[in-house]
Amino acid sequence: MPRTGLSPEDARRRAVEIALARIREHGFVKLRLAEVARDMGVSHAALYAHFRDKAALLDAVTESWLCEARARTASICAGSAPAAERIEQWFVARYRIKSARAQSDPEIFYGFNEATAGERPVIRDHMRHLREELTALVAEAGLGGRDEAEMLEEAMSAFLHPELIGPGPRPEREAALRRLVRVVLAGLAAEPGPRR
Amino acid sequence: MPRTGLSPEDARRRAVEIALARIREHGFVKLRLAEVARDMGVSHAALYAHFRDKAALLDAVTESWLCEARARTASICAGSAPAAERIEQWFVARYRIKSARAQSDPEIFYGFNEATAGERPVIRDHMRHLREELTALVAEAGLGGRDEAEMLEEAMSAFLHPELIGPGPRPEREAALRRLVRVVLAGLAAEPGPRR
DNA sequence: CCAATTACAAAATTAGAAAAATGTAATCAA
DNA sequence: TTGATTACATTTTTCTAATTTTGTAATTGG
Repeated sequence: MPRTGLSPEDARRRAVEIALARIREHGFVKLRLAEVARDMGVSHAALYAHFRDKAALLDAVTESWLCEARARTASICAGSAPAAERIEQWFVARYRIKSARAQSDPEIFYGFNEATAGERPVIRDHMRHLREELTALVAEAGLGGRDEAEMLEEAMSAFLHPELIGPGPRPEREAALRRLVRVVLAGLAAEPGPRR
Repeated sequence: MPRTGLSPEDARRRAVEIALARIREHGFVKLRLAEVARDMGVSHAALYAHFRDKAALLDAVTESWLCEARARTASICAGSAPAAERIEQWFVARYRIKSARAQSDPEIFYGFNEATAGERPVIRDHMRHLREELTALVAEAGLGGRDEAEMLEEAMSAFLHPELIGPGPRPEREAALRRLVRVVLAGLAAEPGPRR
């Protein structure tokens, strides 16, 4: 049978592209493998050569989606500003990315957080990655370790949790977020007891 | 037609009782006015003499549900401990009530927060009430006013928002909550600038 | 070999009729 | 007068059959 002429990697990439475009237009739940396949010019069964199942394709979409976010927070971690300042920037970056997406691609953003909620490994890995970045920043700031990073993350839930974030970015929210980060950091610095 | 012999107030109370019991057993979404009416020994249409519509009955259930919570936080506000300590107690009390209910009556707890989410006046009033209590406590502690109370409330979302709270109460969560409250209060105290 | 295909089984979704529940009106009796 | 009734219109939910979609197997051709 006629090959597509695409390498396996390119075929995967193309499928993810097409899926993402379709999700943007028609929403997450209405994605049909047959449509993705048609747009690629193959039969729907051909997709199963590249993805174990539909969930695997969706995971690949998710991954591409998370990739940009990862790049942005990573560049902040690698910055040269004082650690406390980078923590603030780090949260602001996350807020901007997520709220902007909640605004521009609500279908994808909320779809995600319902359909693929928490328990998917791709998401868990991403969350673990974020936690590690924050833990490093907190340690660099001399304000603690894993526990303190977790506390900070929890304190910022109202600004970052998908249920609570709302479309944006909105300057007032961003200002409130910055203030809360500074307050929590100041509070941590003022805590009695040893610091690693 | 034969009267029930109940005063309007008693009839309302009884309807709320029965509705609450049925919701406990079969969940929020499956509540049927006809069943409530049958348990009261009247026709379903009779309920409309006491409640504008089904939503109004549900609101009355909600109100009875919120009543105990209100009493508990109020008694803490009226306490004699230092304001900062009462703020901690106040949040712990809210955590205990909500998490216990998420544990014991998940049907009601989550049903609520899906079915009647946010926009019902009963809920909004309750939230406003809580905000006022917290604002007063924050002011008493000399840590600010409305804005600072809102910041504190947002900081505690991870422990109190229905999406995030989870069943409980769990001692580790309670400890983390206490620590975060103290950290935020310390951070507020350390903030530069005037305080009302 | 291996990325495709077709054909098909199993699972999930949709559609639309049937049933049930909500809400209203006219009326009744304590 | 008012809290109730019955009867009925409207809206919502439920159920089931038809259809679509997903996933598998056997097969093919570059």
